[in-house]
Amino acid sequence: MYGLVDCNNFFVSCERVFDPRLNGKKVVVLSNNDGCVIARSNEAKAAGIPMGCPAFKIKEHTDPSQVIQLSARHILYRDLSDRVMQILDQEVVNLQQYSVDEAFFVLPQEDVETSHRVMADVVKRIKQYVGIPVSVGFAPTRTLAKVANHIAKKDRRITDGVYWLVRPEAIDIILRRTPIEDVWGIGRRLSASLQARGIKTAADFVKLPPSLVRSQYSVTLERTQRELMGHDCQIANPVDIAHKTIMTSRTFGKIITDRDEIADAIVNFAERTARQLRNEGSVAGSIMTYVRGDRFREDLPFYSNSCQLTLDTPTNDTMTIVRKALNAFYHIWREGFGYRKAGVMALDIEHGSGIQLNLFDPDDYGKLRRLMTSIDNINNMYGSRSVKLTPSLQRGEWSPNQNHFNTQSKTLYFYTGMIR
DNA sequence: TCTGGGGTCCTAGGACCC
DNA sequence: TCTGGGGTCCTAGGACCC
Repeated sequence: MYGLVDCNNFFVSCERVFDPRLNGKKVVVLSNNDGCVIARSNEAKAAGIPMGCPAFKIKEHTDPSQVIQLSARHILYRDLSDRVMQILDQEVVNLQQYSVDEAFFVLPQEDVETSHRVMADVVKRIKQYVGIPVSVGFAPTRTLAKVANHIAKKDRRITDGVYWLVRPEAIDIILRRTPIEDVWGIGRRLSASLQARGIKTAADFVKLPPSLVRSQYSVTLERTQRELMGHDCQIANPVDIAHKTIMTSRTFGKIITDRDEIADAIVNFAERTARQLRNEGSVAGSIMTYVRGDRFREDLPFYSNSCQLTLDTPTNDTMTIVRKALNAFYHIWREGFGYRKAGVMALDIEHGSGIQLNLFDPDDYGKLRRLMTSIDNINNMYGSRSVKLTPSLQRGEWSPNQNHFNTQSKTLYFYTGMIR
């Protein structure tokens, strides 16, 4: 039996923790460049604002003056997420965080009634101590637990925030009410294709012969189908495994044409990527840099390219990675284009406890490792870029636009000021 | 005027080998 | 006129997720 805990409207709920005036209002949190809607309050959902809606299109759905739009503060959200997960971890078995706002776990007791009581209590405590509303769904497979969680969230008054999807008859009824596009693992393309065959609900989908699903679609979709039928297919949990790639990328606040300006951004991205590698105890075997123009500007010539370079020795050393990333960038840089986005990606990642440098110089190896560790410690304590190895700007011309931070709440201001 | 960032897995097809 | 067959490895691209 799997449990799935999911924070409701997570980013909006985080903002509300620090500013109760947002309660009951149409609130959305915007993506990095204040570009698209990435979280919505129930009120905003009810007003018809879709997920991923570009901010300037909100007016197509509702009066934008009635919508509170906020720039995202991911550091704050991560911090509150950690607190939620800490409480959960004390109560459940085998907690596996799946994303910033959700986690799977295994049922603590076999006895359903006791478990329900325990979980309902956990839901209450998370609300009380962290301030975040969460919902819990239980089912025999992860895919069904997703469905159950959906119901827990929707019918909160009936469910206490906890819903069990266990009895075969109940599963059958619920699947008949679940539109095919709401199933975890079935996105826009697949649901369109399935609907064209007359498959409207999860129940319709389950009736298809699995062999047909496999041959005409994929093994992935067949697994989704089997999970809906109650057979645990152990869809690999990304949390179990270390990251295979690590990427840092940003859309610039405006179109950039200056090479050095973009190089500054690349340095910044490479530093972050290296730091994350060290935090995970990993080393990268190669580094890729990519740049691209503005895909929405049809009046400008579009250029997009990437370059992947292999490292002599897998490493997580900032200076080596910055050098490689810049090298790759100079390979793909073309004069005369406008650039809107760039990124640095670490690939061929393997486990490695430290910085591996030139084997001929064990002394320097030790020194450099201590230097990196010290810098990471200082930055973890005083903010992510207190100490830098490279002369990149704190906020370059390329920095994303974020003009909607909630400054109404003094507490929030103070709090994020400390942890940034 | 304004359109995110970070991941995963699977598959088809090409290169290459015997 | 005739143009193998089977295997592996790698990569690009598509689909999905939050």
